[in-house]
Amino acid sequence: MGTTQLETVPEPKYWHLKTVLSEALDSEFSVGEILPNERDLAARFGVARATLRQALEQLELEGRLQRRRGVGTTVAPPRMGVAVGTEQHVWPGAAGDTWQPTDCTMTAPPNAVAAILETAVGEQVHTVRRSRVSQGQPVAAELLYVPESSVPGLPAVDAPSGAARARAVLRRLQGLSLEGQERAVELGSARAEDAKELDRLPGAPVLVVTTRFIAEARTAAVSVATYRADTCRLTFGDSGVEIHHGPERHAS
Amino acid sequence: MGTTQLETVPEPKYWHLKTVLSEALDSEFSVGEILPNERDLAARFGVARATLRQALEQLELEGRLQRRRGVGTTVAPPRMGVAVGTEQHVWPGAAGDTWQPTDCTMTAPPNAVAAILETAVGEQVHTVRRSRVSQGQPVAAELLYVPESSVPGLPAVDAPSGAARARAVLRRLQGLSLEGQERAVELGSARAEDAKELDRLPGAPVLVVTTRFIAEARTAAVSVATYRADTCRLTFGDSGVEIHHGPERHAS
DNA sequence: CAGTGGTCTAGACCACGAA
DNA sequence: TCGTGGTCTAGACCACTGT
Repeated sequence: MGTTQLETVPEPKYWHLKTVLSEALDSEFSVGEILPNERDLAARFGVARATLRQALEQLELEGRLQRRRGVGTTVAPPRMGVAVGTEQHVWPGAAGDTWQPTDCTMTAPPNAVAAILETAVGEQVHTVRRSRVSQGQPVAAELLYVPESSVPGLPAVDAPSGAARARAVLRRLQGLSLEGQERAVELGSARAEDAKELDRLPGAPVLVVTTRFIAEARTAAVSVATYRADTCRLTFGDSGVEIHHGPERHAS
Repeated sequence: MGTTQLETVPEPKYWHLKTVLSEALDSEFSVGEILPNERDLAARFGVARATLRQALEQLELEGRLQRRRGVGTTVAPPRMGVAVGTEQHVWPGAAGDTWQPTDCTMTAPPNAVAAILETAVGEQVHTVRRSRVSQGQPVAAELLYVPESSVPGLPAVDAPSGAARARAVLRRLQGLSLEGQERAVELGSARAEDAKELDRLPGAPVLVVTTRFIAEARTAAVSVATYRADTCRLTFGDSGVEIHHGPERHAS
């Protein structure tokens, strides 16, 4: 037989392409550097643009690249570690909190949240919007659902909505004794609303962190926070110590 | 003006399609039910197959669908909650552990892991392979890196590799007093090796959980676990209580 | 072997950002 | 206005699974 090597498992082109690009990123590019545009890259590798894009999409998903319409594709910095859980339980808005309250209205939460809160479907609750910025970049958008029963007697007249009211709700929450909290992390895609705040396109991959706050043996509040999956590594440290990883890349 | 509504922001077709399909899944399909094939669906909605696939990909990413080559597209059950962290710190392999050790060899860990372990680049460490099954389905594959210094004097002769040796390494680890552990969660794509074990294609989205085990003020071991992002919701509860959510869907 | 999803092509047009 | 990435099309062939 003259066959040198019968490809037992033909590797998809985009997969091989991703590997090649990934290695090139490590060795030949610096953080922030812009890559050639997609049409040129595709031509250079002798593939269709769609195939090249499949490789780029994966690299972006892994946080290696950042693509912006109208601008270009740049080499992304290593993912930033974002502290999500600490050993001690604290209410949102407590001292040292990195979230910025932006608004507060009364809305009917999604059914999934209503189920956790044990409120009736369609029942309105205080809904605090907060956003989180790290290293000058928006990294997360949060909706905090607080049923009326957790913050009774909140004056409804002054500051019916807005950041001021958000802070008022958070202050009321501090008064309760927090007995525990439970978290879940899952993959999701950004709703149009969140995408805008995170400076991404709708459908961008996000890590959804659902937190249940327990006080007086009840679910006192539920937070649904969506983090940019491309730029964030969620840390759940006992201490504040960072886990460093990812290949070291040179600063430009 | 005769224009009824000038589309200020033309919604992409695949995005609209995703919404329509998502609602159909809630109301007209049961878990496990198979959808029409992609060519038929695309024709029915009057779009190209590539466009339809873009919508299906998103729904699969969100855990709503499951697609298998040669079989078809089925409606996925709600994501299963998988406990990842508990309040008390335990070594891997402790009682009640849901992981199954499958193998153990000496390998040089990836540079990122070597950095955490503070071992020299290229230095070989014990590498325990474990897999985790939940509800009859593989949900995670793990590589646990244990430097020689954490388990000194492990007999090298009997059982040089395999599950037996894996258990031996884990037993040795139990002897150390665990002082703390730190976790990080980020999005990744499955390496070919892990993909096979998770019954997915290479590049499938996974949640990568990196855990650093601390004993005697040192990093005694590092675990890198990759969870199927489509089927898993990682829970970090204080108690074992489940967070239920996701729209209720009917069993077939 | 038939039918499924996965990969790939070579185009086209659109939305956005910067100059 | 121009160049970028984002969307979309209408095909083709391949790899896998079941029968």
